[in-house]
Amino acid sequence: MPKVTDAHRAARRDQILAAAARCVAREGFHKTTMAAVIAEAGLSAGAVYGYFKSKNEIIKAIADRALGQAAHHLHDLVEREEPVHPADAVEVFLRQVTAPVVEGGVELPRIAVQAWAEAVRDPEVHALAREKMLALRDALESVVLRCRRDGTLPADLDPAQAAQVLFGLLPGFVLQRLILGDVTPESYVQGVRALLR
Amino acid sequence: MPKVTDAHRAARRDQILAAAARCVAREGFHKTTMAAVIAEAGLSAGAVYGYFKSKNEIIKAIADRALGQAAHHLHDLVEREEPVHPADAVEVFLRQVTAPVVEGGVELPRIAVQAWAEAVRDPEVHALAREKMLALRDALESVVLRCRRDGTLPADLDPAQAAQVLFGLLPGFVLQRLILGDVTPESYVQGVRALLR
Amino acid sequence: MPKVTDAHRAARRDQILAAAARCVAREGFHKTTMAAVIAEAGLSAGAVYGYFKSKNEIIKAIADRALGQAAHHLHDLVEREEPVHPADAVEVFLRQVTAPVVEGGVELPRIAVQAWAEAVRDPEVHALAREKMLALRDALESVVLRCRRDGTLPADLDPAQAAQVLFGLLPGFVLQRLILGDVTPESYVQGVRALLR
Amino acid sequence: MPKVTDAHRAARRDQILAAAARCVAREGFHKTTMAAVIAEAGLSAGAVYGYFKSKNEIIKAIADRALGQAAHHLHDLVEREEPVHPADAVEVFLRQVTAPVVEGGVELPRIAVQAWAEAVRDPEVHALAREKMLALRDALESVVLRCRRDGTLPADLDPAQAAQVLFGLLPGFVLQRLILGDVTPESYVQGVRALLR
DNA sequence: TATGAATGAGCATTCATTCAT
DNA sequence: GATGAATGAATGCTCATTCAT
Repeated sequence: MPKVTDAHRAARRDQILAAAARCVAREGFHKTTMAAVIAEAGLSAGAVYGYFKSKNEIIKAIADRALGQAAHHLHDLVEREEPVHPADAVEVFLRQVTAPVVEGGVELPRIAVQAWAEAVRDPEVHALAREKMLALRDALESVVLRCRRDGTLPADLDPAQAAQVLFGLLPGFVLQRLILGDVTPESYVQGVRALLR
Repeated sequence: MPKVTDAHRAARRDQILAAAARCVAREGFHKTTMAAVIAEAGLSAGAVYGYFKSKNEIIKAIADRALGQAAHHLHDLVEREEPVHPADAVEVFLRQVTAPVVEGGVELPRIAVQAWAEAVRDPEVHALAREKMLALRDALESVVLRCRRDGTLPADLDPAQAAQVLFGLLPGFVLQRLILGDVTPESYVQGVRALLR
Repeated sequence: MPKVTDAHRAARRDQILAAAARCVAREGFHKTTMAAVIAEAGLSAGAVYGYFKSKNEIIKAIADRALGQAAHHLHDLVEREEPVHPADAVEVFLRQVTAPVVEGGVELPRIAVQAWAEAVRDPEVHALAREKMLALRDALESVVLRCRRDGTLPADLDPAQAAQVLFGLLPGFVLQRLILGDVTPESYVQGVRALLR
Repeated sequence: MPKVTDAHRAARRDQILAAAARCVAREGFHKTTMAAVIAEAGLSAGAVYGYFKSKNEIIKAIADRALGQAAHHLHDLVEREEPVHPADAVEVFLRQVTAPVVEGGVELPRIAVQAWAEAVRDPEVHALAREKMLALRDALESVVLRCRRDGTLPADLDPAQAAQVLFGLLPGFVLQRLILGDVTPESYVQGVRALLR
């Protein structure tokens, strides 16, 4: 019965990653101990090491999820037939990212910030972050291209530069939300709409 | 060699912080060991602990510097008589932050990213980050207010929201620069100018 | 080797305490290093810290044992029906305390002296020593009371004062034995009998 | 002017020992740091090391003083012409030892307890303690001998054994005073007189 | 297969002592 | 002589990982 076993394995992995994500949101990657993850998951050390071969592997899996979630939801927009204004794309992202509770009980942005820090120093997380960020920025570039084609944006706008800037708005929102606590998707999108040409 | 001057003490503190900053840029706060800092500074353990009473105190000092530098240089702009366009303010920041080598041989943005991650979980670093980020955002709000007064920006623009967005552009630049490596102050500012109303 | 029995856990704790006691008898509380205890116990650092959460906890446990043993054996005397002369009570204590080898291969008095020194400066050990010393002195007071009732001791003798003095004889024996080395339970008890009314 | 210099040297040594004694009374020998002694003495590290060549030498000097003081004052009694009852000798000791403040602001018994603990493990302090304790016990034996000669004590009393017991009363008083806090010279001496033949 | 006790290298920090000034 | 900054070995403790049961 390999299918049942595989499903079981996947469920266990999720259980462990969700537990680890809660720890990481609380303590960051490096202050999170395997003992804490093990306790949070309600499993034994041996069990956890049966599903992940090291703490590092868990960290990478968590970073992957936290960084990938955002890009994932922007794809829907890109797939649509009708054009979407860049500010709407930004809004989709912001709403996604502030959804009350996601992914095992933690807001992902908190983990994303840890992942950024790790990406700066660990080549493997760097590669992973790079891939996810490029995917997200490419999605934004598609949006820009379409708007340019239908005249919503001027023809002389460099789509790559515009995508840099649009993408660049997102980490700043996350950071202000987590550290200053006074930004909402509404206030931020209003500001964006007011400033964008 | 007793009775050292205050200048000497300050120089030694700088020497230690610069060494620690290099380590942190390489390894992050938590993977940086005191042994590494000590070796990098070319001092002994006891000497370092004569200037800072714990690793934590060193981390706070570094985070403080890395987060504070940017706000510091934006003040010049705010002090000026003539109005400055928001995009110019952003440009000043970007150039500052990409200055080839600063502060003991490390680019500060690399440390700022570590500081963000730490601010999310350590209340003291949080307070520190909050203070510095508010100062920077306030400076941007001043710029917006002046532009609104002289008509460069429309009167119905909410200055607080605009400042959120302008400030929000900055972390995204830093992150794209460190992780994707394909943004320059020039490309980013061009994008900003093209999109801003 | 998981799921160890409680008996096994208790045995391990004893093994560690016995090893630590040997170290303390040799070096005192503060010159005893955890490395020495660990080596003496034949375990690893992690194993020892699995049973005791700090060196301090080990010290307290050892002090507790060393100070408590004596009082424990005097209780037998107090429980007896027939009256016991104070000198006999003192003799029981002295024999107990000079029993060739006890408690993991160390004579407890050697540790008791360390515990006295610690009790003078550490509030927790102080509380512990206080409790054990009071129990022992109370036992001696019971002995005095019974002797007074049956006429072995005069009716005008203050039992509290007598207990202070009888208790007071004990540390002096221990100290002379450890430092001068020329007292035996026999010589000391003979002296006590000769001097007591 | 060597005489002035010598007096100055002696005064400085006293200043250092008094400071160290205060530290030791507070923290014990091993928790007392040279930094604490140096600060308490109001001198510099170099200065202190000009008068004592190591912490160990200071410890021994302090132990020596604390253990010697008692024997010193019992000598007066022994020198007298007229016989002294043993209980009086004990009383002299107790009063001495509870004199409100002695020797640089510390009660010596507190230090004596530390010295006992050290004597059990350090051969040099052991030798020192042995010498002082023997001197004190010998003084008590002289008292016993004289009392035996003039009939105050019975002729068949073994003076050595009696001295062991009389000496043995003293540490017990010190310990009860420091740890239980409910003995006074008066109560203790009354008990001794009531019990002694 | 699952358990969790055991491992031991690694870490931050202390402190007696020295010696250049 | 006096100073106190500097030294660096040593300490108590942690934690990712293993493996006997």
